[in-house]
Amino acid sequence: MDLSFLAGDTISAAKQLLGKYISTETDGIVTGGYITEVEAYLGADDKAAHAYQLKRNKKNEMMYRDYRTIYVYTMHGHHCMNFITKDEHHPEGVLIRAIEPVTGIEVMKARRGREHNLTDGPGKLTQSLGVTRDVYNGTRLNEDGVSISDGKTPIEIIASKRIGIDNKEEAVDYLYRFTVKGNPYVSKDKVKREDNNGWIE
DNA sequence: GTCAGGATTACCT
DNA sequence: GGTAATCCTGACT
Repeated sequence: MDLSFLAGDTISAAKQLLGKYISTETDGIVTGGYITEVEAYLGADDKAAHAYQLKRNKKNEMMYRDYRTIYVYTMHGHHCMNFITKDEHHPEGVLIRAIEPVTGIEVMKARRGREHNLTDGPGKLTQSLGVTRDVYNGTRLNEDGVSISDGKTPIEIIASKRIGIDNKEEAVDYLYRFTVKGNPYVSKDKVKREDNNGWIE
């Protein structure tokens, strides 16, 4: 599919990613699902972003690539996956925080070592999809192991505060987290599940 | 070599 | 909702 929407405004790119079908092929096994939760990170002026004030180091180097680049970082022993937007002068990206599992659910259960909560958090979905930093950091969407394509369309998108950035001053209050209203496969919130998980039709 | 710092998770009350 | 577990990365007060 056409990924040029990732080259534009990061906030609207984040919203447009909701509902897209994401899949990975790890060790020859395909797993995938529909994106239900994302967060935007805006670089230079965003205190919560790894690239705040254009800070640049080995860890966040991939944010200074052009759109379609995948940025994977590790923390607390978990991996988190971002899609980079814009270009090398604007280190912005979208953190994929949760998906609705569709393909390879049995494999996800095996990788997670549990039956439920397979993909409702940034560290959980990378584990289910087999995404690790050593293999996926710096790879490119629809060229390497990670693919996205058209999937579902949300009936309504909810904007809320980002998770896990409690010490980032005013950036704490930015409404840069976007979820599909009524979809149960999101982190933190205990949402009221709606018909068809909040997707159109 | 050492050490502090996380865009987390899971399990407790 | 609170907190312990966990653990890799990167910089070096």
